[in-house]
Amino acid sequence: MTDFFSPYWHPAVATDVALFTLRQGELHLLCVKRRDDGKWALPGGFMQQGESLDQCAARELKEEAGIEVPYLNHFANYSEPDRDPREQVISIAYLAIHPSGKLRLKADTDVSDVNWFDVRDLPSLAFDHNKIAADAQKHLTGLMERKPEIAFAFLPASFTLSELQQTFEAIAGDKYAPHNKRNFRLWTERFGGIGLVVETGDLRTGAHRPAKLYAPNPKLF
Amino acid sequence: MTDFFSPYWHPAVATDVALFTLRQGELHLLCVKRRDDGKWALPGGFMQQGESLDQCAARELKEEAGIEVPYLNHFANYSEPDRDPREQVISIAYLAIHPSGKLRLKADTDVSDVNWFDVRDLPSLAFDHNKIAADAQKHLTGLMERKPEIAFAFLPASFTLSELQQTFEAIAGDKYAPHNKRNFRLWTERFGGIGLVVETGDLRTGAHRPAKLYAPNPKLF
DNA sequence: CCAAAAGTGTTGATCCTACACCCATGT
DNA sequence: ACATGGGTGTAGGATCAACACTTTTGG
Repeated sequence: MTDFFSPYWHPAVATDVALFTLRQGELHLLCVKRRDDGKWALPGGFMQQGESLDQCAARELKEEAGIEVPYLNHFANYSEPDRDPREQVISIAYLAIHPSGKLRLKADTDVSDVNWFDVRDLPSLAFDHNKIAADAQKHLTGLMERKPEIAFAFLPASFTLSELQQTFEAIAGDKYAPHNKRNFRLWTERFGGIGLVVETGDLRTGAHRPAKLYAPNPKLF
Repeated sequence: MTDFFSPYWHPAVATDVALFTLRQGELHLLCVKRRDDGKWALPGGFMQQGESLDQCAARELKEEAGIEVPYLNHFANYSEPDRDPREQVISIAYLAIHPSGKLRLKADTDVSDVNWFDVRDLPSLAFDHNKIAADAQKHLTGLMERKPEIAFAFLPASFTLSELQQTFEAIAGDKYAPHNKRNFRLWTERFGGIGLVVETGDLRTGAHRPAKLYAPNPKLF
């Protein structure tokens, strides 16, 4: 289909993805190194004809980092006319979550490197990507309090309650910490009147009492 | 600035605005009648070079309906390739609130009519605008529970507590209704540890005991 | 005096915070 | 036996739903 009728200006449209994961209990963000100018940036790229924005974001993540994620959702737009000095580019920003820091790095044609960075120590990113990353983290924190189920996206299919609690603490901060452990467990039991998690029946062993393994409560979905 | 470097496809980008107000205690949505095809639609239109998306949404609202609003924020994107049969158009959807149904109708070149519709009885709208409107209403309900301050955008500068409560009931449904009045008032007092509203000192008279007038608590902003 | 809407007191249930305590395993 | 993390009981305070009640105006 061609732009047969359009007397209107068409801007460039790109998706940018803030992909978070936990590594050693700390929140990390995925960045790619642009072959263009050698700068670190959020993964992402220009939209192609015939795809939706969601598809574009998923495609770019796959191309630039060889990665597919269980959570990928739009959270904000960035459209200031001068945010890209070359021409006006609308950035559709996505928040994504990956369960483990293990990813097979894959550099495609536009990208010479891929890496995780601790969110408290990000490099200087291209364009307004530092702001996008900060907004994404703030959005993630709010989402965590509103829809705690997304915590599961950070974890494997089964996990201990301590791991779940550490996930909440790493992202939503001390909200879930003060005299907890007891209270966190009570909260998961009461959650939604139905329980946030269910026991799998399996145990994880270690140099201490074995821990019960849990999975997301399927009745929540 | 011209698109000197862009080997990329550029889609058409438009903003669409779901503007809500209360009339006789019921939630209403603003629609415009397109001169093009005679269909009702959400107000909105194509982005112009040099403006941001926020500016575009505000401009279209002003042009098509002669209206400026206290609340106007992005809430979702719509980008399915076939949502507009003419060419692929990305719609950036905004949620807006206007305090009273009194607006000076203004038909510009693209629009032959403007009107409020009860949200429970919307006409068939152009493109996917019925879905956008439904999503906007759902978003509004959630926002109301998360950030009750936005209720003020539906009201004039001062109001009675009953009016405030009716606003919540119209939008968030029975959540604020069951045996309330007493409980609603207690909730506003406790809100944020500081109170949702402050007394203005004025009264509103009627065929009953006069009601105290209130204003948004300025300490909340 | 009565209709109508404004506005208040209070109780019992529920939820949450905080702290103290016990349990099962590997070394 | 002891270090380590897993896992529970419960008292006291805060919060909230529910119901019954009093107050002030206009007509």
